[in-house]
Amino acid sequence: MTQISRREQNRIEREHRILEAAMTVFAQSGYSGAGMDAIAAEAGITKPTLYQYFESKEALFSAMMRGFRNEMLDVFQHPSDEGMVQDLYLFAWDYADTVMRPDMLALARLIIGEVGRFPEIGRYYQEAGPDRLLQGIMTYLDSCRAAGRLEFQDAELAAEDLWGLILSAPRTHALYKPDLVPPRADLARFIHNGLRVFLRAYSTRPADDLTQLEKLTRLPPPASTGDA
Amino acid sequence: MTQISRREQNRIEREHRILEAAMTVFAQSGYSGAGMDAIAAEAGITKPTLYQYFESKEALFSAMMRGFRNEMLDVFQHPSDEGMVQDLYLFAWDYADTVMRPDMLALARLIIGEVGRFPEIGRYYQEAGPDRLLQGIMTYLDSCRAAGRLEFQDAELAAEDLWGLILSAPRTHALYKPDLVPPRADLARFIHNGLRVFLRAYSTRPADDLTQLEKLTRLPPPASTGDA
DNA sequence: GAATTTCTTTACTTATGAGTTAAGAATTAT
DNA sequence: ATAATTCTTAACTCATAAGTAAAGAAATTC
Repeated sequence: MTQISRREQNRIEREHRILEAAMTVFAQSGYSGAGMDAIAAEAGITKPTLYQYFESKEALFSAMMRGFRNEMLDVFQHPSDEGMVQDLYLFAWDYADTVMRPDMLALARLIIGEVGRFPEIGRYYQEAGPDRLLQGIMTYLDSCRAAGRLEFQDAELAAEDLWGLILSAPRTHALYKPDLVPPRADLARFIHNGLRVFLRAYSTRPADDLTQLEKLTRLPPPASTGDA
Repeated sequence: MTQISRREQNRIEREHRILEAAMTVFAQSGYSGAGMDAIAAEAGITKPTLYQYFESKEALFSAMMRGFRNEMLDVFQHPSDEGMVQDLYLFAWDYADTVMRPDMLALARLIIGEVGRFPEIGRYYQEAGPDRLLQGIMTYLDSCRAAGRLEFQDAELAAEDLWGLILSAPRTHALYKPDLVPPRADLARFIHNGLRVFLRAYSTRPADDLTQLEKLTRLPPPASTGDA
């Protein structure tokens, strides 16, 4: 009954190991800088075995990129019962914890660095990650507007504002400083401020919302959703 | 009296040509992907001549990076007589026109992509570009606060908000899509919206300022400050 | 204007990395 | 257990790219 032979099982496991190794090495050295030997060594195999799995360096690179499909998927879509401010607050932390993960930053750096040579990967990543997330935020903000809790003309701009206020600064810094992992307290500073500004600009009852936000920011930040 | 011989003159010109060529090729292919032959060819010389000017690939790369010292320098520092809203509006366009220039984006992509291997270049660039600019914005915003025109606790956060609201979105998109130069109308959309949100959140007289901003945004955008 | 110096080039050396071939180890089926 | 098959490896080929040495062109000095 073992339709899945031990061999096949090993093959699959090894493929995962290869893709992880490829991620590590490509992120460290870039596409041209990464050697197939180095990737094989990182995966604990040798080069010809690697070619058994992927016919070329480019194929491996593409497969790896496509493998990293949106972990940052539907962070949130629908309003909860806890109210908008808490939704936004938890969302902000969730998003921050994902986007600021070292491996996510390394992936972003790699894509940005190689996008000149692999334009389709830039597009793919944009659509699978940021664009989908933006859609989620837009949907949520729209529902808040429908409920009379927010006021805006253009949902896309509002969503971009939210992201720009909360994460643009720490992420930009992090992209330029790979050695420096920003402490959680720094993130809190940007998240609290960003939400404050967003609510001041967009809320239909800013005073109430800001009071509630104050309460939330006095508590310790929510636990990180965990690493990959 | 020609202390500067023709030779020296040529040398200097050629060094410029080499650095420009290096920028072009490095930006296109990354550090590892760029060949010294390709750079030499781009500069209209051959490889050994190149080594007369720079002792190694790494030296050339570093020199080039250091050569691109902040063109985005003191975009603005002091309040003008035209009033805060116009200052901010002109500043936003000035900054956008600089930051969204294809060569600036290519440079940013290159640095982000190579920062894992050249951390000091990431730091240098951050300090020479973004950090200095942020200081300029902070100084200006502080003066507005002193004049009673803006209200905030933390000048750094306010400055980051301004940048995040205006340029985070178009720049992030542009970083991932090198083939797509964002049209000026798109920039206008983000700039107008960003300033609107910023003023709503930070101005001491939001109604007045938003009216004035409306007037400005009805005019055609200011002429681009020109290419490098 | 001829000699010296400096700069530029053609032609090399060496190393590293992508991709392959043939031999050896492990696994499945009888 | 043994034969057949499949997977893995050590050793190789070929191309490209970093860096160099010696020959040739150009400019400066006497």
